[in-house]
Amino acid sequence: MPTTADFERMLRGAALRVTRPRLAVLSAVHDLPHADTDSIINAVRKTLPDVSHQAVYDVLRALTNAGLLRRIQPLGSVARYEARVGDNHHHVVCRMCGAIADVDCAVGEKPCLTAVDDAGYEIDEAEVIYWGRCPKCRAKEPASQPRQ
Amino acid sequence: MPTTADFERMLRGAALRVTRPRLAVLSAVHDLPHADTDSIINAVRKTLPDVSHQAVYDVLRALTNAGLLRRIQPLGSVARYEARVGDNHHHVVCRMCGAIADVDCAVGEKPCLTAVDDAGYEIDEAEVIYWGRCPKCRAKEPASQPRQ
DNA sequence: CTCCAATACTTGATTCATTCAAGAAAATGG
DNA sequence: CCATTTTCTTGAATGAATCAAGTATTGGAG
Repeated sequence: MPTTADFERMLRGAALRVTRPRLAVLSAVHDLPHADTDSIINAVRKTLPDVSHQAVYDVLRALTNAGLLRRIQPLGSVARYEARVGDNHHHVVCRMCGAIADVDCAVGEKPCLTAVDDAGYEIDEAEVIYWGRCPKCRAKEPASQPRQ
Repeated sequence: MPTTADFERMLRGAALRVTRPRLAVLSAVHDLPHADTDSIINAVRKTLPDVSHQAVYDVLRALTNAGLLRRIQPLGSVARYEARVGDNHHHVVCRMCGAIADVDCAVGEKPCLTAVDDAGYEIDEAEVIYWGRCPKCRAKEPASQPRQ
C-alpha cells in the first residue's frame, strides 16, 4: 500500500497541488477499489470529518482527469473509482449483487481489441465489461440463472 | 423497417400485452437507434401526444426485460436504447461528441471473449465499448488528440 | 358480446447523484 | 511573508429516474 509520501509524489508528478482532501481521497480509493462516491466520502471523513461532498467530487474529477484514478460505471450503477490505472485491465460485474472484480487484460495496452469495422472512428481504447455471477451469488442460488 | 403488425407480433411473442404506448416506443427505438429516454418520449409523442413520461419509462423497462430492447449507457451518458438485439454486437463511442455507432461482433454469440482469469465468476456476456473519435470530430479537429 | 381480473397508464410528488455558484481558505512561487 | 491562483465550503439547483395512488385498458372467461 502506498504511503502518504507516495501520494504526494503522485500529485506533484501530475502537476496538482497537494492538499489534505486529495491525499485522503487517493488513500481511500487505494483502500476501497471500485468504491462509489458516497463510500469514498465516508472513508475520507474518517480522517477529515469536515470535508464537503463537493470537495470529494472535485477531487475525484481532478484526479481522474490527471490519470491518477479511473472512473467506471457499469449499467445500473453510480460512478465508481479505482486507483489501478495504466495497465488497461478490465472488469467483471455480478448481475445479481453488483460486485466488481478486476480482470487482467491479455494484451495490456490500449486498444487491446480491434473492431472488425470501425465505422470510420479512430479508436484508442477497447473497454471490456464481463457480466456474470460472482462466487457468493453462485453459492447462494446455484439453480437460478441470471437474466440475459 | 418493421410494420405495426410486426411490433404487435413481437409483443405477443414475448407474452406482453399490446398497447399503443408499447407499439409507439418500439417504433421510436427502431427509428432512432441509441436514442436516450427523452428523445424516445418526444418521438412517441408525435403519434401519441399525451403519453406520460412514466409510461415510456415503464415500457422501456418491460421491453428491455423481455429482450425486445437493449439498454446501453456509456460512461457520462444517460440510458440509451436500441432495438438490435440477439446478435451480441458492440459499440464505438466518440469521446468528443458522444456519438455511438454499432460494431459487429466477430463471434456473434455470448460470451464472445474469455477472461484470462474470471475471479470465480460465471461469465455469460462480454460487453465491449470502443472509445475514439467519430469521423465528424476527426474532420473538425484533425490535430487535437482526445483525452486518454 | 359482456364482464372480470390483471396489467398498464396517468398524475403528481419524491429521491438522489451530480453540478452550479459565490465567497472563504489554503497552496505554491517569488 | 505576500500575492496570485487554485481549491474548498456552504447552500442551492438540476435532472434522470423512481415511487405511489388511483384510473383506464387489455385479453381471457363466461
